[in-house]
Amino acid sequence: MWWKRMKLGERESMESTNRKTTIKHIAEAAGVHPSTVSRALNGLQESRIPQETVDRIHKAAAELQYEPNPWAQSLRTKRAMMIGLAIPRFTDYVLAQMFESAQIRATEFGYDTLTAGAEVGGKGNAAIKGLMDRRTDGLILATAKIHDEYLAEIERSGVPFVLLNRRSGAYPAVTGDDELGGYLATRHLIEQGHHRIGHISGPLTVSTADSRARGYRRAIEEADLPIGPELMQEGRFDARSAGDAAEALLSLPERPTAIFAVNDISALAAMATARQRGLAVPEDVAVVGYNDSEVSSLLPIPLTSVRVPLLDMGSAAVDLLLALMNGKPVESIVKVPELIPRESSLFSRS
Amino acid sequence: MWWKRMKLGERESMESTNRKTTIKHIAEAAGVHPSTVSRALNGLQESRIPQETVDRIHKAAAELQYEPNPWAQSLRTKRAMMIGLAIPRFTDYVLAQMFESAQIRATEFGYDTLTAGAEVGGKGNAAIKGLMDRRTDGLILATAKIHDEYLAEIERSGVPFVLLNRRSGAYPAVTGDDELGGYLATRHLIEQGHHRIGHISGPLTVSTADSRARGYRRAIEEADLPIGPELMQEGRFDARSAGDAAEALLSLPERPTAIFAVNDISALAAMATARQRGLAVPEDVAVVGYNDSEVSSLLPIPLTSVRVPLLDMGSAAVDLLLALMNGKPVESIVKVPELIPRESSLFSRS
DNA sequence: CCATGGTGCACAATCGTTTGCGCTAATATA
DNA sequence: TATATTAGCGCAAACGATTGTGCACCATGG
Repeated sequence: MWWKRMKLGERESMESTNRKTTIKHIAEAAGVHPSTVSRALNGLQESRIPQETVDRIHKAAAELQYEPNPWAQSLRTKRAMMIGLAIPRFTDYVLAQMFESAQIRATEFGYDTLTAGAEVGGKGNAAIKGLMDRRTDGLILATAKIHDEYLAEIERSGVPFVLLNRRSGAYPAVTGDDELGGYLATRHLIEQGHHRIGHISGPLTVSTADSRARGYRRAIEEADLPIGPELMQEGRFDARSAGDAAEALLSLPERPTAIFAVNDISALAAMATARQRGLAVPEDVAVVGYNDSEVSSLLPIPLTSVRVPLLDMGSAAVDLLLALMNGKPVESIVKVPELIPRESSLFSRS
Repeated sequence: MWWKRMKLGERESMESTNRKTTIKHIAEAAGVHPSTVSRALNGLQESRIPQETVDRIHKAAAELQYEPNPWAQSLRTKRAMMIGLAIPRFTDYVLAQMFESAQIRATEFGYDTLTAGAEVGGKGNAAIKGLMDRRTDGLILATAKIHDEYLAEIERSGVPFVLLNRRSGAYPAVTGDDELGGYLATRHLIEQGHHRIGHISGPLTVSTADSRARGYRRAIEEADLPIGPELMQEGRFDARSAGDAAEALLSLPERPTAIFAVNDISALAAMATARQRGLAVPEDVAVVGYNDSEVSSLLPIPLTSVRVPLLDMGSAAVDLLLALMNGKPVESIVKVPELIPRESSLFSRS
């Protein structure tokens, strides 16, 4: 019942006999100098240590169950072997997906991932500040609301960073082609024969939302279809605001027959609103979402959605960051989205 | 265009004039010894330093933009101010929720969160090993598939840990009362007048799935209703297997009129399967899920589900761990679930 | 026999903090 | 006046690893 008895300090003292083995213990066991142990363990081919000695050292290390002390290593080498990931929320499907793949990728390269998130009340800077205080080797910033001035400040501090799912100036970034995604979604609805197509957007100050809206406009204008502020309702990526937006769209005198929503949650809300008003999907109103989240295909009426290669984006961000840290030249990466047609929009009017 | 030019090494050398300020610089600027700076900055009330000196030191620290070096601090104090969180997946709603709240809570106490996850191919041990190598101050283990022997090994290593959403032996754990949850869900269906109630379970080797199934049995037996292996189909928490399970249930000669699914995804799959077979929800078959995930309430037919206080669980795990690290006596925590009735099960047969 | 040159390793400094110990000077007590 | 006490702070040793420098030692070649 150790967890009922011991304080940190006590545990330490108890283990005073049982301490973690250090490089010095190995040196003693193998009859060499600590520095030799370090070189042998790190496989330095500079100072050629005879195989026999190397083996002896490895054996001693294994026997003593040596685990290098990362603090000492970092202090000396000035490398933490950690990258920081700033993410507003983890419960968001899109972000979680990118986070997970980034984490996996980082692990492949021996880097651990320190997360800072939950930018409660727009305190994203505090989160990033925290990561920098930890002296991570690099930063992946997926938070939408960083002031550009703050990015400049990070740049000045010399910590390599990349933006994820967000773009700003010429800073290296990994994003999806949201404009294209918006275009594809809208184009699809047009091809199904719709003439009045509404859009539930996200906050237009957020670049992803803005781009999708621009794609929507382009498709509409290209097809010479009606467009106007009443057909573009601004939401906040969440169900409640999207529900209101859908309400507004569906109660227009000239009701749209199709809705393109900025994300799947908003699309879901639109479908629910439609149902409440006695409108059938897709017969009365077709719906297209964005992100192709897990549930989209599982719904009783499966949701047409734009699939963004979120996993690719996460790992690409890590690759970009690592390149940056190695001083290689880097270019921002744009991932191409793809429309996944499903029942919610498959009712041809032509 | 720094990101096109500089390697890590070069950056360093460039900053050789511009180095991070250390405690020593402050000492020089304030005209005191480094040790005094340390004491002043850490607010040691032991050795009383006059306010005037403290102020001077703080001023110098601020001017030089001092940031303590966490590696040196950890090396010296043997505390990392980090806790490790082992989690199989981040894209899972339940886990993400717990993770996020844990992260927030940890931050409140000045701890950062190191994550290890993605136990690809059951390599959960590798993830945990990684966290231990990083020498985090404590561990929160939310991975389902740790062998108990490995837990014993962690215990032996002396690193404090708590289990999250999982129980094993007498180790401190934070869990939801899954048995009760399963009971509540089934009881609700019974009260709606159902007599033949099927269950789509998770893998019964996983404690949460097993507990929910036990709750189901208890409710059924208590009401003297039919029960049997054909009414309990085992899935794997995912849509595909749950779809198969639903298929099996709904094609029984004596078709159940209600289904309790082990999680919302499974419930969704069941609803979709029902719809494909031309069965209406809830008129022909009522469905209850588990976890009350975000989408549940947004569905065109909102899903009745068992709400588990996931956020509470995440932060409770941190609280438990911190208590443990401080040597306080701790007790495992069980959170009580609550049924949220919605349209998918609200069609009374009585 | 000495210069030359390579091995194989030890030495010691260093990274930036924290902290036990003890010194100095000022003040209080006898 | 002599001694005890205390405040204020400096000294130096850690913590555990990495790494530049250099010194023996041995072999080789002239």
